[in-house]
Amino acid sequence: MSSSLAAGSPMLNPLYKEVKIRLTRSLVAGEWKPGEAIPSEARLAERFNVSVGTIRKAIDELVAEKILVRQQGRGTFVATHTEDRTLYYFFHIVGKDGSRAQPSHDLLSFRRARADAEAERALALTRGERVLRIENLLRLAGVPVILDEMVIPARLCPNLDEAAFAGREGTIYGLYQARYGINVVRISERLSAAAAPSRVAEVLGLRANAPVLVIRRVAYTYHDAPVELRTSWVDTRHHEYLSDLWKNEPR
Amino acid sequence: MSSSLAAGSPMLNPLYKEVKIRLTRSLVAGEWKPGEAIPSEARLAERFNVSVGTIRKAIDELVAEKILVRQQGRGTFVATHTEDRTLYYFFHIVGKDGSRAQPSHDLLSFRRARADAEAERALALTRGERVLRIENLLRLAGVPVILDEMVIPARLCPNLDEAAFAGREGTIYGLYQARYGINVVRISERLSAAAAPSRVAEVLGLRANAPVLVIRRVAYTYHDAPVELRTSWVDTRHHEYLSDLWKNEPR
DNA sequence: TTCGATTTGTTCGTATGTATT
DNA sequence: TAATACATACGAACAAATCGA
Repeated sequence: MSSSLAAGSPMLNPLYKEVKIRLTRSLVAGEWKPGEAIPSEARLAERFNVSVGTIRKAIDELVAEKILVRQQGRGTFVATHTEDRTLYYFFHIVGKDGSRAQPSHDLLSFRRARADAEAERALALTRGERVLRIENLLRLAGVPVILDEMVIPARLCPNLDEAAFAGREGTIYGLYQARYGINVVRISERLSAAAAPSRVAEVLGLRANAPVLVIRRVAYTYHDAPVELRTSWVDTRHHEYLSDLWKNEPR
Repeated sequence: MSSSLAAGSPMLNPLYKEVKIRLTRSLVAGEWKPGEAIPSEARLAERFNVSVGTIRKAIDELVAEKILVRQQGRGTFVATHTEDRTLYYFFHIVGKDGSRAQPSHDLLSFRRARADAEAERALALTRGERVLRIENLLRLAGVPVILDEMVIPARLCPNLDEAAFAGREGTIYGLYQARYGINVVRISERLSAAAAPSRVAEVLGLRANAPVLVIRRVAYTYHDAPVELRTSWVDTRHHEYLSDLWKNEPR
């Protein structure tokens, strides 16, 4: 049997979809790590025994999903969570005046626990699976604006302790990526309004029961595998959540 | 001078971008109306004097922006606001149980007024320009969930009266599209939490000052020209706002 | 029902332009 | 400068879906 994609077997998918799947498999396997270049289109065409055009079409989709990044003259790279480009893709809170500051983080608590029902459902965990529960306060221009409560399956980040978490450089997803090879490539968020619980109100400097924006986010890696459940409580007196389908990318 | 795009002149843009611009111009001019098919790729290639591949690449982008819709064997069509596909793209409120009902509408008020400062800014209006102000109550499964306040420049929809608005078939964007040729192709939304003003609380059946989700939406047509400012007040006790970058389209 | 024309979808190949190193 | 890599553009062939004769 040759390794050719075009070989005899009846293909359910178009060739470029198969190529995309095999590229994703290599990504999952860590053959090319975040920040690294994948092989050139010509080399991939040889390897998969397809034309360059087919490779390009597969890569096109991965680029559209922000899993890969192309740079003319340099190569095609695995996207990282260290670039402003991807930062804006995952962080949606902006000032009502339009300002887009990067937040500073304060770790409030870091503990190991068992998953509750909500986390089990959202993260497809086994009953009572061990998780990390992390509370993080985000400040914008020095002012507390967001309280984050994160739940991560403990098996995904062995040996992660409070010091390592607090001492990370860059974003939390950058930490998952650099230290555990967990590459968050997509998020799904559900937003609602609620009265601030007393703890939230206290931390954010609000009166109890003040209205806050609640964001329940599930972060996914390749193949839509969930890796993190995050609840954010946002003080929207001076900031808001920006949902701009398009406009990000230059057209 | 030939009409060829490829003709000698130094090209600032790639050819397919020029083609895209010219296609968009024809769309704006109403050469092909929503629901109609545009000419086949082969015919467009002749018309613009470029290869089919170049036409395809231009159309690819317009399809990604949901301005055009391709159907193998049939043709390429101007997107309409009557299809479920586009409906989900513009309507983001879902049940907390995951249900995705289509809302029913009750027109609460319809009046002519002058733009306030906020509308002037968002819609790039001249000072005190005439606008329509429309209040609409949306029910999901019969229960009032969303109060919409819309502001539209009066010049965009001449002769639109309360009866015509209330008697429309389909969505509001469908009305703009069918009756005025105004094709909403993109929206930008900013979300925050607030205490329900008394009128909002009354209409939605909430107690005064209950937390509600506030959505400020600007709807744009071609060339990012704003056409509508909409403020939505959402009761999020049983529903929430879904922001799922990706996942809509099958991957 | 079948067949043929039309249209988009996929795949291949080639040539040339442009950015990077 | 030369080599490499992605970007653009062209053309050709066949597959798959659609539609009407």
